[in-house]
Amino acid sequence: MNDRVTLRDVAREAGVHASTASRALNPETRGVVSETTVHRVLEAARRLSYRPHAVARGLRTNRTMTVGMVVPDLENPLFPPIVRGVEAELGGAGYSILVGNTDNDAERLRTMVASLLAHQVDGLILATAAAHDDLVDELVERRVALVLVNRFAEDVPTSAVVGDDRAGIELAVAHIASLGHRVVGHVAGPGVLSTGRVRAKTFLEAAIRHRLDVDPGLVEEAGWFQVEPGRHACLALLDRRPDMTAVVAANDLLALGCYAAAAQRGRHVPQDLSVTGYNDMPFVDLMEPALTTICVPYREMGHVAGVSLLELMRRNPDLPSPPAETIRLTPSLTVRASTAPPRS
Amino acid sequence: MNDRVTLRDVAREAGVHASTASRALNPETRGVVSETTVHRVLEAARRLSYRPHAVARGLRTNRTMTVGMVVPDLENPLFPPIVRGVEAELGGAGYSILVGNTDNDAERLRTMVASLLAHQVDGLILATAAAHDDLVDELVERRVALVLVNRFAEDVPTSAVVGDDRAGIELAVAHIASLGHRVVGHVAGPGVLSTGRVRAKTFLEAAIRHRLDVDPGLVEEAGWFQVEPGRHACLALLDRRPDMTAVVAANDLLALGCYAAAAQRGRHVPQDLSVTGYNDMPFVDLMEPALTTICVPYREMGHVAGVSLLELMRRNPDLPSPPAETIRLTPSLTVRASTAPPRS
DNA sequence: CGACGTGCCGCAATCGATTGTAGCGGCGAC
DNA sequence: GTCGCCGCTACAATCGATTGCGGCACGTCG
Repeated sequence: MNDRVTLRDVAREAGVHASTASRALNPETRGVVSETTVHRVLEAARRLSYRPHAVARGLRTNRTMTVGMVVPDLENPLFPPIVRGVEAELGGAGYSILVGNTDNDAERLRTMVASLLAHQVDGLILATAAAHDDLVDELVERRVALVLVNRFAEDVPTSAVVGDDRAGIELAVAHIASLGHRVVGHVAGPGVLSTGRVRAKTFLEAAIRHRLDVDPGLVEEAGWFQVEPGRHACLALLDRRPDMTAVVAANDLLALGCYAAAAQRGRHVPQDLSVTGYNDMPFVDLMEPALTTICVPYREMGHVAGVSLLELMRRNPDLPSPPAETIRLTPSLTVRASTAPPRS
Repeated sequence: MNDRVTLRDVAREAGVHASTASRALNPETRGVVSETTVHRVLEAARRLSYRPHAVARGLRTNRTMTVGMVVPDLENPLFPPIVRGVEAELGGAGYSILVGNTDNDAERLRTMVASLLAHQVDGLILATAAAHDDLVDELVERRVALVLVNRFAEDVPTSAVVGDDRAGIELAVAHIASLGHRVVGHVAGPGVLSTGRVRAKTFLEAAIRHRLDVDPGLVEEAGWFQVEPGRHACLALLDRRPDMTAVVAANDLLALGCYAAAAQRGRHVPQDLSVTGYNDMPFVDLMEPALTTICVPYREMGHVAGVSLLELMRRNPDLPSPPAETIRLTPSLTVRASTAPPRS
């Protein structure tokens, strides 16, 4: 069992002291060791197939080359691309990623973050932050290198990478308006989530700007970002305003709920009702009809978050306050088959 | 910055030696410390809000309470449920999960595993193993606690948790046969993947057993588990055997390719062509028509893999050879709208 | 010829927690 | 009365790598 090759073994094999071997192995400090010695050490390490012991290194250097990432639900297709982007960026820089799944449970989030910090992660990426979150406060207080992704905290200055929801909804409304629609509904997401609120608010603003029919009855909030609530909400809209010719949904699943509602009321998408989604989830291009939706660059979001975190970790932690910028990634519109000019 | 509270601080606060504090804090060894001392130490730890230093502990105990998990592609909807299952199971036991994404790149896989081992993970779960894999050999050789998931290695004895592909295909063929189909095609997955091969082989066996028309022309291999290759393969089948009334696809994406192919040849699913998929990916129930498919319990796969790994890690590594069992989870058939009796 | 600098390397401390062993006081048994 | 044991705690080694500091040898310059 004790076949582990340590630095001392390498040093002995190379006929030098362990400290010298350490310096020879580390590109940073390699300069202070003579070239021939470096060569001898490298050779010895290769012969013994030496593998550095990251834990021991971490204890001494206080840097573990690991970062923690917490998401609410990995099975929500939103998050895998983000994780992947983060992983690609940080993995390239030599970091490994510890991931956790909270199931939207604040308690699990706390224990998870505690565990990650106990493991001495060098940084943290949270995709779980609520708008006001004591945990985030605390982490900032403790000067943990922290980046929020997809959501952001409103009170505390933190680096965050999010999609520009305002721009996205604006794109959707502009598209619908340009097709000639005037009576346009909005199936809103739950008001407890920042995404739900921001998109609803922006919808109203954009509706005004595009001179659509502005009527509180044309907005219906779905209780959750799922198909079934979306169907219900859309039914309510259709029944209140039978003259409605288009719906901007706050999310793809809600949009698919609108498909169901339209079918239920005997209306065809897009001839009788245009529908737009949000997120461009996988496979919505294979739906019947293929969904016109807002494409958010989630993968890039992960990349950018990774870059930000690298930046933060590089910075000396007890130097001037960090800039804490919120980066908004601009989404794009993907027009497919679920939108068309109104029939009349 | 050096506000970290160490065990010695707690010990000093409680008026005992660090070793005593350590024993008092650890439930395992708490028995050897007097009750009053335990209380004093716990109290002191609470007052100072002491957080154990997992890295230091790991160095001493050789157990980091972390496990590595490597998947080929997190964006493939197959894998998130598995990761989640693993995370739930091992997280409950106090472990954290280091995840890596290989993009199906063998080289990345190697460096990733090397990195994980350098971080002294206590165990490893691989969802990336090819049928014959030197890496797996090497890991077994080095007595790493290892569980394969979703795929398995054929030559080396390793614990593995997989779906029972034979049972799944059998279910699909039985369903199709019971509807009365006799001329049934198979869009096979790539032969380089064990899943592709096994499913194709089983399809033939099941076809014989159910007295279907057995004709090599009724099997067409798709180059990759994607929609487009599926479409091509299905077109080939339709053109070779216009009398074909049903297709068993080796995968949901291939099945969606079959939808496209059928549409292209002016045939309606399911009236003119029944189609079954495999995996029950998210949202295939929302397709038009909703896909009849084989549901594989991926989340449970993760759970079981986690349990197996816990078992392996508990075991003393240099004791008798491990059992190395392959656990097959039985899939189920979900009948939706893409299958129907043949028209004639 | 001696002082000093420079290039390389070894020594030992250190990171924070765990653990084998030794020590210490008190009690019971012979 | 003494020995041994028991319950509890302290000491110190240890895990493996990193790093400040000091020292040695050699070369250069005054």
